[in-house]
Amino acid sequence: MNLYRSHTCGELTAKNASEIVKLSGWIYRRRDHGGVIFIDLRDNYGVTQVVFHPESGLIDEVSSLGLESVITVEGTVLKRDDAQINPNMVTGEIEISVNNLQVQSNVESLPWSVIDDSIPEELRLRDRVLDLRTEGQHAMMHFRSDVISTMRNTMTGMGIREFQTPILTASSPEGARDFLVPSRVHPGKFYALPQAPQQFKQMLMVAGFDKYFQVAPCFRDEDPRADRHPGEFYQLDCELSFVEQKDVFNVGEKLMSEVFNAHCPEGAVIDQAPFRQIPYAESMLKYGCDKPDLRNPIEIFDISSVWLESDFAVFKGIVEQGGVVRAIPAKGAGVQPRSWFDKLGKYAQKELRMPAAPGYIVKNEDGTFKGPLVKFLKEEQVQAIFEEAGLTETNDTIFLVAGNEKNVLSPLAALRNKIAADLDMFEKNTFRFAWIVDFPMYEEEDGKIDFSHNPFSKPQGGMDDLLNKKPEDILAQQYDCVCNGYEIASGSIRNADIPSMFKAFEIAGYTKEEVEENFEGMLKTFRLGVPPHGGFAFGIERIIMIMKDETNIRRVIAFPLNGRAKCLLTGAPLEANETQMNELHLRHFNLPEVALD
RNA sequence: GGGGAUGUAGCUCAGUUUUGGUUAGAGUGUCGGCCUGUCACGCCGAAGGUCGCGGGUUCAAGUCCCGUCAUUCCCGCCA
Repeated sequence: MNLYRSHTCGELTAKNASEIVKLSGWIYRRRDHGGVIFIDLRDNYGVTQVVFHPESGLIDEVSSLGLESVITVEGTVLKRDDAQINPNMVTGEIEISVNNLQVQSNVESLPWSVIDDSIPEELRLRDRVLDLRTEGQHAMMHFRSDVISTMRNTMTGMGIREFQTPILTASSPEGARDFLVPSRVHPGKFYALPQAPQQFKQMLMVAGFDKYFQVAPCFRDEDPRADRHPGEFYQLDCELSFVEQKDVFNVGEKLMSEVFNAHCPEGAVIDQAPFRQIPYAESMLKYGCDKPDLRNPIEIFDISSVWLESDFAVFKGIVEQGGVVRAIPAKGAGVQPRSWFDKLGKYAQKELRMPAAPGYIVKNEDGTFKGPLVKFLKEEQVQAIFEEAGLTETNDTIFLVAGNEKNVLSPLAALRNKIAADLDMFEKNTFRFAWIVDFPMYEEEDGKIDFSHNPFSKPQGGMDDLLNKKPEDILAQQYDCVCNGYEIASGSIRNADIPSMFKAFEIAGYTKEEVEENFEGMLKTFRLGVPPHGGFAFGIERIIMIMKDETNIRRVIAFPLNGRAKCLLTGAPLEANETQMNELHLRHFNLPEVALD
């Protein structure tokens, strides 16, 4: 018998009655009846009730132990009387009558109770191990492990090998801010932590490995969001040689299907392969964003032109000056009280910072329409708008948003979701996937052309496009995978043609010399014979979040940083001491006082 | 860098607006006592407060004003 246990706390049943067993675990709960004491003993596998009777001579000792103390008990498995069986526990048919107790670790005081589910996040992060002991958080970490395991099995099952790539590497100019690591042996020089293994995985393709994947840590110095952990996160990163976009999609769809089918709750509706493909432009029109939540049935549509023939000067003027008017159909919203419309208007103005509350038109019982904008349109025009929206019933409603296209898209996207949420239109227990395809290669801001995504994506028309099209019109073989309103993956077919790579960077304002310098290693390898290749990277934490219906990414990370990128457990980031600073040839200057903490 | 929300006992929260006013309450946990069949055991009792911090107004501030800090959500940022 092992020194600490013969069984775990989750496995003993009536079958084991009268066996002599040894269990080890944490004191979860104690019920002290003076003469007899019950303890729920917990380990990774479950909870077992152990009983101390007066004859054991252990009553005083066990009642002095704090909750969460670690103990080892030895005793006899007793089948409980029928009246005492606890049907809520796997081990509820039995209990252990203890005759030997060994204290492994006594706890004198606890900052908070593991059973209490109302503890604020700040304390959960500070006392992280306690939080990880709670049932929900403990199960979450098991879940994460299982999901990653399925990912690995699925990838290797497709004949794709796992590789490791450097963590100490070179900074690359595009993208988020880098984390820099000062070099001791090269004074004044810095490594960068990889934002993704992008260049290395492409080099592995050049090296002829054909297929690659990695559970890859990625480091980006961005400000956090609820779905974005500051600093570091994991991607299921993949790259494939001699592939077209559809081959990459096949692999991604197989991966998602295996993971979601295996780990989503019973009865969940899961989109199966092949996933819908939505061109970027269509997604922006219908959903106002490039990561639509397709559980929401609402589709936005454009009704700009009708206002040119109307008397409503505001909308007419907006359209004449190149702006747009977009409509959000809201089936049955007319039954909502006036206060709902008012609240929605306030939400739009306050939270979405829209200059005015969205207008709306409601269909009346007698087939006429009401709403402040009705009088500016002919009845046939309103009728036509409702027909286009597929709205035919009394109280069906259309919301209108007008303005410069760039400014209205994100409010439209938010309103679409807000309306659907308020009206309970979201599909439940459902996972809707889509590939967003045909991303623009470039975007223009204040007259400056920049890459809108990955600079190594292949322009759809190759060199021809780069030479002959307006930059804003060039599409890339670039795609995202979205699920339930989250971007869960991004990828592209890469540009393996060196001349068009230079041309692509030139359009974004980079000289040949700059490109040579910044991507020296990759260019050097490309000149040694590069196969056509492409790939993707799925955000592992986000996928787990979605499957568990969590809204905060910290819930799926064992030791997360808080919302201000601090570790409340270790205190990181901390100051370096003088010796370290000297060795690294670093010196502070202009240090703002707040950063010292 | 900007905006919103929150901050009262170890923890969760009430009290803060309408109306500033004697000793700031409850639940839970902790500690002490009782209890031989509970399973979130029960009963009795006790301790526990810089009302985030600083300043101001006032005879008087948890409450009003200004500033600041912390946490969180959002915008910017995220090839």
